Amino acid sequence: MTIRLLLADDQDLIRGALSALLELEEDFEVVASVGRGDQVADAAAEHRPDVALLDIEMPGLDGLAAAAVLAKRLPACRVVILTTFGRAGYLRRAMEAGAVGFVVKDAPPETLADAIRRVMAGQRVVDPALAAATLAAGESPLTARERDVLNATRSGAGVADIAARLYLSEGTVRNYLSAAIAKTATRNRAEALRVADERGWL
Amino acid sequence: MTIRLLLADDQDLIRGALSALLELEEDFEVVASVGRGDQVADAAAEHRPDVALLDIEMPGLDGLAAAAVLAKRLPACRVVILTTFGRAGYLRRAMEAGAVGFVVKDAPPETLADAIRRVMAGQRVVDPALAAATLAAGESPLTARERDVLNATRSGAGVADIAARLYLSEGTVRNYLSAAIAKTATRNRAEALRVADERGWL
DNA sequence: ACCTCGCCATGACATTTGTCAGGGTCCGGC
DNA sequence: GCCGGACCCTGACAAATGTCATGGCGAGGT
Repeated sequence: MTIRLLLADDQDLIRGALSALLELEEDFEVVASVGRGDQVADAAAEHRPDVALLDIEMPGLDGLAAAAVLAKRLPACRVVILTTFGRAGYLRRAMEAGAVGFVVKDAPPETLADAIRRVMAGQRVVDPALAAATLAAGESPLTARERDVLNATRSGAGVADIAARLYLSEGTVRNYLSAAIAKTATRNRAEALRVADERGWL
Repeated sequence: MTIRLLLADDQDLIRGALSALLELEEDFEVVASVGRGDQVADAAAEHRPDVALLDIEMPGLDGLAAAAVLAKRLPACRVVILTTFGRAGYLRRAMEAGAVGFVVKDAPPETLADAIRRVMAGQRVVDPALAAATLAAGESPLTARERDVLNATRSGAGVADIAARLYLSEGTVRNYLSAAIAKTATRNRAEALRVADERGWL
C-alpha cells in the first residue's frame, strides 16, 4: 500500500527535486505539489494525501499556519514540516500547529523517507538536538505589543514611523523597545530583533 | 555522450534531491557531490565533471570563490551558479568569477536541465529579468572600508564594538557609516545595510 | 472590592548615533 | 610635480535612541 504525499515549497526547482527524490521510493507517491501556503488546504482536500510535507517560508500563508488549517480541515492528513532553519521557535510553533514531524533541509537524504514512514506508523519525528534547544529557549516572555513593535523595526524604520504605523505615541514605542531589549538581554534594537528571531519569540 | 556533473550545496537533503532530479535525464550523470565550497576544486580535479553546479551559501568557501578557483584549476569545467537568491550583486560577482550560467532555485524544474545543456553548447545562461536588475543596480559606490564597516553592523554591534574589531577610532566608524547611509539614500544603519544587501553592494 | 498585570501614555534624562567641518598620510595618473 | 581620491583621524553639534519614574485605564483573579 503506497503512501500518498503532498509537497508544498515555494521554490519550484526544489519542489521538483524533492519530488524526484521521493518518487524513487516504490511506496511513495506524490499526489499534489503546490507553491503557496494558501493552496495547501484545497489541494489536500482534493487529493487526500496521507502526509503533507510543508516548507515554512512560503508566500500567501506560511507553512505553520497552513499546518493549523490542515489539522482542522483534514485531521487524517499528517503534517511534517520541512524547513531550512532549525530554529527553536519554529519547532514549538510547528508542534502547536499540530505537526507530527519536523525535518531540516540539511539532514541526510535518507532521513526524509525515514521520517515519513515513521510518521505513518504513528510516531512523532523530531531531531533530538533541536528539541533540546527548543526547551532551552523557553516560552516567549514578550507581550503581544512588544512583539509588534520589535517586528516593525525589521525594515529599519525609526521610532516615529513605527508609532505612526501602530497608532502609538513615540514614548510608548520606546518603552516597548526598551522592554524587549531588557528581556533579550541585549543592548539595542538590532540585537534584540536578532536574538528574539533566533529564539522564535516572534 | 553523457554530461558529467558536480553538485555542491551545503544542504544534504537538497543535494540528494537535486541529484535525483538530474539523474532522471538519461544524458546526465552526477559524478561528484560535496557539501562545502573548499571541497569543490579537489572533487572536480578527481572526477573531471563537464559542468559544476554550485550553490552560493556554503561553509568553508562560498560558491563564488569556489567558482574562481575552479576556473583557474580546471578551465574546461563550466560553472553554473545555483542559488536561492536572485540578488543583483550575486550575478555580477558570479560572472566576474567566471561562471557561465546562473539559475535561481525558484525557477521551473525543467530550467535546470535546459541550462546545463545550453551551457554545454557553449552558451551563457542567465535569467533576462535578473540581468536587467543587475544592470539597474549598477556598480557598488561603496569603498572597501565602508563595506567592512557596514558588514560589521550585521550582528547589531555598536560603534565601539566595530571600532575595536576593525582597529579604527569610533569617529571614523561613524564617518563610514554616515557615508554608507548617504550613498544608499537611507536614514540609518539598519536601512543602509538592507538596501546595500539587496543591491549586492556587499 | 481589591490587587495585579498588561496596555497606553508622558516628560525628563543619559547615551548613542548621524552629520559636518576640519586636517593628516599615501598612492596613481595626468 | 601636482591633483584627486581612498583612507585615517579629531572634535563639536543635533537628532535619535534607550532608561526611568510616574500615572491612568480595563480585564481577570482572589
